[in-house]
Amino acid sequence: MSEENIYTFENAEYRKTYWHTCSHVMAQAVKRLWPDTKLAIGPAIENGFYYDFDSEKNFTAEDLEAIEAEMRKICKEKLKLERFELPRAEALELMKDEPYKVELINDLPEDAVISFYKQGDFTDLCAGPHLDSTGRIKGNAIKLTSATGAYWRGDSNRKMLQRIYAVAFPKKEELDAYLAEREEAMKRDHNKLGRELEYFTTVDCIGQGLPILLPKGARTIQTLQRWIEDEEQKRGYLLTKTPLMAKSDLYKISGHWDHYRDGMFILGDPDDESKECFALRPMTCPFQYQAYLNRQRSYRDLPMRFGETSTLFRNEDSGEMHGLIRVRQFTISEGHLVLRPDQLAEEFRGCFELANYCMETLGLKEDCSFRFSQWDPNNTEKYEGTAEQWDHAQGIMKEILDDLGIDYKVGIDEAAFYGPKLDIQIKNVFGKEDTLITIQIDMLLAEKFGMYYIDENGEKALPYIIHRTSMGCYERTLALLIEKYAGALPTWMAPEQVRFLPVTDRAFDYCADMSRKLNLQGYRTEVDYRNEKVGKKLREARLDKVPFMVVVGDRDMENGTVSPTNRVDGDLGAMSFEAFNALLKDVVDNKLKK
RNA sequence: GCUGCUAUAGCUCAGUCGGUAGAGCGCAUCCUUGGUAAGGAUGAGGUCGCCAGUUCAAAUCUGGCUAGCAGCUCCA
Repeated sequence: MSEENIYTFENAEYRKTYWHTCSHVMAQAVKRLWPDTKLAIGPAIENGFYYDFDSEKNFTAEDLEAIEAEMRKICKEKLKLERFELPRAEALELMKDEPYKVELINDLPEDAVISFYKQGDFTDLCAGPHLDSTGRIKGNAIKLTSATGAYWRGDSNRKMLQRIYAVAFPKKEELDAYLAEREEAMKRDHNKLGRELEYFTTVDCIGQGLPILLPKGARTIQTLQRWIEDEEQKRGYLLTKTPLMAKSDLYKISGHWDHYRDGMFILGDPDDESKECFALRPMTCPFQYQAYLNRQRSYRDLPMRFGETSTLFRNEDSGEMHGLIRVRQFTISEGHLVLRPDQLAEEFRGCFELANYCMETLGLKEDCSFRFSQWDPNNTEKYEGTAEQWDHAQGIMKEILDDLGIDYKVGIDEAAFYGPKLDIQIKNVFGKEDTLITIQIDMLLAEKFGMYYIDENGEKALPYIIHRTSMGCYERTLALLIEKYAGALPTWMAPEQVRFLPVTDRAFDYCADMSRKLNLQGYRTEVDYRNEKVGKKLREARLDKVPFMVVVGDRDMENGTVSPTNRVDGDLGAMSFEAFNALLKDVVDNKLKK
C-alpha cells in the first residue's frame, strides 16, 4: 500500500484509530455532562466503537443525543491529542479517582510501558494509537446507536456497566448509507419475517424458546430433513431412532451429569435415591452409543456411521433465546461415527465434504467461516480428560484441518467437554455469530462406555468417535435461510411453490384441477380464491415470496395453457401445462436457486 | 441469569390531566374485475398480556409475574 493511502478510511488500521479516538471523545463528552461517571474501557470494534461507563444513571435516548451534541462540540474544539508515559506509582496517582483504570494498571506486567492520551480537559489510560486532533473527526457523522449493559471485563460475576455503542464516518453521507444498509438488513430479520410469513410463532403459555412451527416452517424443515436423510443413506449412514430421555444413570456414565447438568431439564428429584430420576436429552451421543454397544464389534464393522434426526432439549438461561436461532427444544441432523484410529482422517474428510455439500446446496457457503474450537487447560472444571489426551486429540485434528486446507481461526475454551471441534460459523442480520455445523473428535467417551472393538490381532481396542452434524439444527438453519433469502426461499425448499390466480371465477375449476395434478406429483401449491383484482393478488403473492404464480383466464382455458411468472425470471409467457410441469421439475430436482 | 426497553383489534400504531377504547391496512358478505402498491358498498373484531395494590373511578399510577426485543454472559 502506498504512503498516501494509509490515512484513508478504507485502511482497517486507520479506521480503528479513527474509531478509537472517537471513543475517547465520547468518554470526554460523558465526563463533561456527568462528572461522577467512572470510566472502564472503550475500544474500536468491527463496526464502530463503544465505551463502558459505570454510572448510577441509565443512559436514555435523549441522553445519547446530548452526548452526541457534546461530541460534536469537542470535535469543533480541535483538541490536540498528546501522548505521555508515567511510572506505575504516578500513573496510579493520576487515575486515583478511576477504580477501573487502577485495576487495569495493576494488572499490567512489571515492565509494561504505561501510556496516557490527553485531549484538553480529558486524559485516558491508553496504549494508542490515536489521531493527532479531535478536529480530524467529522462531528456530524457520529451516531450513538444504543446503550446497554455489559459486564466489567466480560465476567458475569462482576459489575454490570453501561455500554454505549456508536459508529462514525469521515462523511455524513457514508454514515447515512451505513444506517440505511443496517435498516435494510433488519428487514430480513427471521424473527420478524418468519413470524409475518407464518413460518413460526410463539405463545406465552408454552414458554420461552419453544416455538410453534406453523405449516410453512414445518414443511420447509420436512423438505430439508427428507433430503439430508436420503443423502446420508447414500453416504453409508445407519439410521437410528433413540429415546428423548433417559435415567440419570446414562448421563453419569457420559459425564453430562457432572459437566452439563445445568443445561438439562431434569424430571424428578435427583436427591431422592428411592425414586427414578430422568432427564430430557441435551445431546444424542450416549443414546446412539447404545446402538453400537448392541453386540460386540469387530474391526471389520468399522467405520460405523450412525445418523439420526434428533430432537434435543437444553435448559438455556432465560435471556439467551432468540427467534429460531437459539431455542430450548430443537432438532438436529445428528450423527456419530465410530472408527478405528487409522480411519479418522478419511472419515473426518467425509464429514467435512458432506457439510460443504449442505452449505453449497443451501446457498449459505459464502457466508460461513471456520473455527477450530480448543479447550482451555486452565478451565479444568469444564473438561473431561487429561492434558495428554487433549494435546493428542487437538494435535491430530490440527493435522487433518491443515491437510484439508481449511482456513480457520482458533477459539480457546470453545471445545465440547469431551473434545475439540471444527465449528462452521455464520452471522445473522445483527452480525451475531452462531455455529451452523460442527464436526468434533472425541477420544474420551468410548472408554467411558466400554465401546471396544476386536482388532485384527484379536485384542480389545478403543475406537475414536466423530460427533457431527450435516446441515445443523433445522430451526437455526431455517432462520438463516429466511435471512439469507429475505423470506424468498428457493423453490425446492419453499413451503408454497406455486400459487394459481384465477382471473375470474370461471377459471376456479381449471386452477383447482391443475393444482391437484401438481399436488399428486409432490409439489406444494395453492389456489388463491379470494375475490380480488388480479393485480392486487399478484402483488401480494410477491410480498408473500411465492416462487411461481400462475395466472389463469379465459384465453388459457381455451388454449389449454398456463401463464406462469417466476420471481427471478419474471413473466414466462403462455405455455402448455406439460411444459410448465417440466420447468418446475427442473428447478426443484436440481435445487436451482430460483 | 444480568442491564435497558416493550406489551391496546389479525398487522402497524394513536389514546393528552386517571372518567370502561380509535385509525389505517387486513378479514367477512355483496357488487365489480384480463394484469403489477390499494375498484365500490356493508359488516364483524378488543376482559387494553396476567395477578394484585392505590383510587369514587385504572389501558393510563405502583408492585409482582409472563412473554417479546437489543446487548452482556453462556451455547447448536
